[in-house]
Amino acid sequence: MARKKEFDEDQVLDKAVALFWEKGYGATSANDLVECLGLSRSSLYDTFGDKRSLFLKALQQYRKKVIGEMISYMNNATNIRDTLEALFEIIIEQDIEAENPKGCLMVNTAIEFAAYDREIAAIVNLNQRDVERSLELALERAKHNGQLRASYNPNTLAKFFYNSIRGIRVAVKSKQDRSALDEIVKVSLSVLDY
Amino acid sequence: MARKKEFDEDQVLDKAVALFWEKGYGATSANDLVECLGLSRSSLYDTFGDKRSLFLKALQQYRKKVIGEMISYMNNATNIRDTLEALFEIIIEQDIEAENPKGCLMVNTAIEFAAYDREIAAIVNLNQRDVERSLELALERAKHNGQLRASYNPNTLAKFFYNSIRGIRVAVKSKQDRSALDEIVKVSLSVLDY
DNA sequence: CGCTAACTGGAATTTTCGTTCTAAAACTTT
DNA sequence: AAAGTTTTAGAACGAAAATTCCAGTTAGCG
Repeated sequence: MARKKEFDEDQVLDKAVALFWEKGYGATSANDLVECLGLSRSSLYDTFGDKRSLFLKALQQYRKKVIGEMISYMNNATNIRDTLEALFEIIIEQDIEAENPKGCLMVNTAIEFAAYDREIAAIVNLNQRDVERSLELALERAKHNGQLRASYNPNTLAKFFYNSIRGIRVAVKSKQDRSALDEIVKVSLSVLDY
Repeated sequence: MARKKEFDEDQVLDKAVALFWEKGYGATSANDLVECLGLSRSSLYDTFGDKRSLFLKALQQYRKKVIGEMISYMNNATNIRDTLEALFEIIIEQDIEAENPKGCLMVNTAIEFAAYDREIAAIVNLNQRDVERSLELALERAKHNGQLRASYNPNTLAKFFYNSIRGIRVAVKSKQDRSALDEIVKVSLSVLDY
């Protein structure tokens, strides 16, 4: 036997996620990755293959961790309105005071890649499906609880809320006032009221 | 005196807009520009300076033409609901069957640039302000016509609708079903009903 | 015509990119 | 200690990037 792997692939991927998230794929150079991940160039290529493969693994990681957390948060929702409001709040909070707002890696990737790259478009759509599904389930439960009118369609509403989130994910990128974003959230949530 | 300019700067800019719109800034190379604009490399640099300057001029052009058209469309609105519905429809129609959906140049640019580039973030925000303003005015008129409840705030609603549009601009990039987008539009418009 | 400015194609330059390679150092196990 | 494998830093490479440069052509106007 010989030397063991010294770095934790999972931790390294977290760093890759952070980098791609902030800068995007194209603007992240191999040098950036070497500097940020704390691996040598050689180990990087040995372990992850080329840049695109690393990016794909980073997308997986993002789905697993960041989106996974969001989904489990939704799965624990009891009050739908409070939960959604808090979710919007978290999303806004993440970037509202950031020097370089990150937005959502999936949204960013959709814009940078999806129109040209079927494989990546598929990942973006998978991600969307998962998030919408968790929203839908929460809305379904709310409906059973009587928090939501019986006439509403949880699936449709889920798509609507995810679309609002997408919009806000773009909005934060160009440094907007928090108050403007809060107004959008308020109107979005108002569809629950009727 | 000497030879006149042979190309129409305005027409060339239109081509540049189309290219940046479809491919984004980073993925559009100088060679792409030379091929697509129909100018020699030298004329291109002589006329527009470097790539970034050309991009800034293309953003101006986009605002003037594409967004200008959208705004004048809103300014002619009589029925607010029909107008908004048609606007969403136009936006969806533009990309729903496209091989490489373009989305909105301003949204794309917000994602690619705005977090790092203040000047570009400012342009994106100017654009947003103009569009929201035209939406607000249309909603204001609708309010006076009794098409919209007096309790509604046109400015807030304008922000909300622009956010929905932003979300859809992202959504089309990864090739979604039209039906899903139509559902989002329906819920968004339902805000007008209460 | 002949001067001048606008254009052209393409070579040349300089950076930067992603990726591969090399040789040495570090660590684990036998 | 020896063997075997991973990791390292950094040099090296080819391709592609943005930009500059140049020699030659073209068109208007005196």
